[in-house]
Amino acid sequence: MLDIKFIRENRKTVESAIKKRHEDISVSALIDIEEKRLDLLREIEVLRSRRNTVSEEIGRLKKAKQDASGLIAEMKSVSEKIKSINARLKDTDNHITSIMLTIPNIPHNSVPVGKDEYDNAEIRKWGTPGTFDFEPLNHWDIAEKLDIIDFDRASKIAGARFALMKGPGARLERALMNFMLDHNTARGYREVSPPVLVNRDTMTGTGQLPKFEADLFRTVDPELYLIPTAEVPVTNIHRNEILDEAILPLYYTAYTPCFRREAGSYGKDTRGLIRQHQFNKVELVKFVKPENSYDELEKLTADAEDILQQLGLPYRVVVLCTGDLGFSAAKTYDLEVWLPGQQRYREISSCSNFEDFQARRAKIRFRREGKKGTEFVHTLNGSGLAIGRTVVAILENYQQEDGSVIIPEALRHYMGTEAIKNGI
RNA sequence: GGAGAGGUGGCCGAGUGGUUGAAGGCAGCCGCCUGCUAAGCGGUUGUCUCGAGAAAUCGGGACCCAGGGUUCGAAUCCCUGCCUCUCCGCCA
Repeated sequence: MLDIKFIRENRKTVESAIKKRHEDISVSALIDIEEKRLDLLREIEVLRSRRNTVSEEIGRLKKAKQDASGLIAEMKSVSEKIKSINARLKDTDNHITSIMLTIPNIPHNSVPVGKDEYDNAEIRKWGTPGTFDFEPLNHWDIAEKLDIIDFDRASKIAGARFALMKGPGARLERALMNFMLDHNTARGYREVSPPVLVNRDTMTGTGQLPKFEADLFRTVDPELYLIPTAEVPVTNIHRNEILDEAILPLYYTAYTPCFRREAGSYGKDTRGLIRQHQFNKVELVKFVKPENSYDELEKLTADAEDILQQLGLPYRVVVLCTGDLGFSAAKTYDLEVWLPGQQRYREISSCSNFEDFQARRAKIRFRREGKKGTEFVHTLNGSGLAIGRTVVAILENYQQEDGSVIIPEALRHYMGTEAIKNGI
């Protein structure tokens, strides 16, 4: 959420930001409603002030056994007036909030202006896509031959876009999860294991609601949401808190399963592990002081990149353009890993600075030493990494002509083996 | 799932419907005092918001889990929800 004061004072900036994102929201209409709200607020506060003084006076009179019926009658009408203005004020408030919650974050200056993913800009590349003496297979073909992923049975159990990991496939996910968590904790992130079902306030805090309800799985009784990423519960750890300056920056890492409806992506990546309703992910989350957040974004991205480097997986870093940028983000780097089976780079991590957008929604503040008042922290997060897609990348990049898959050096200790051969 | 208890400031804890933003204590901060430390004494310490001001600050409003209601007036009474705790049942 943006600051309504900021919107009033920087109407042009906000309007152009909305335009760059190809959204259509009337800022002037919002400002008009805000003016109306302030009028009502001033009006009601005068009346409340009057009520407070007179009610006190009534108390004094009653204590002295004197007549207060005149004042009581007057206050009766004042109270009614307050009640009716309050109702209008509440409506106006709700109206403003409902608009505010749908206004996206303002892209950072360094974010390229563009329409869609084709306008994203490549920042750097690491590694070279390997060459094969044979036709490299898709990961689902590799997995089928090795009998380590069973999509047919998964769809019997749950439906399309689910996977059943078997034997070394299941082990590979577990190895990656441990490898990533160890990697991240060694870099100063505190490991947490949060709830994966969360309430509405939590989903609103990070920006999934109210706009993206259709992307989420929801339970009926009680009404809870399945998290689409650990960003949601982990960022909300500090919702409605005022943090001491001294504990910042705070780094967290969490492994969780993630759940996405994938509404609107029918026909996309229907085969394989790339796009699932349920997938595993290790996430990185930071709470930092505003002046450091862009340095922290570079560091967070580097932390995620290091995982790919240790796994020896070629990748590139792209900065998302304004049209592809997520609703809550001010700037995002995507890490895209090379997939020989598709002969292209595919997203495996997304690292974003939300500035104070989520912090304002979730009321996550901090107090500076020796200074009065509070400020919003800046929040960041990134995948470190999406485990399912890492499995895909390993299978495809490390596949051998005989159908086996070599396990990257860094993972062998966790995997307990150097290669996945048929069934073992 | 059944029965009961409770949710007050950074923490503990009081609070007959009428100077209660909230006693008291602890912790914190600022002074004073003490050779140092401890103790002691005095003062001070929440958040959000509207208005005035260049600012320090000043004035108003709101906030005692959340949302409604009763009342001239609610932390205090009523309703709903959420959460915590105890006992029974069930259960990984």
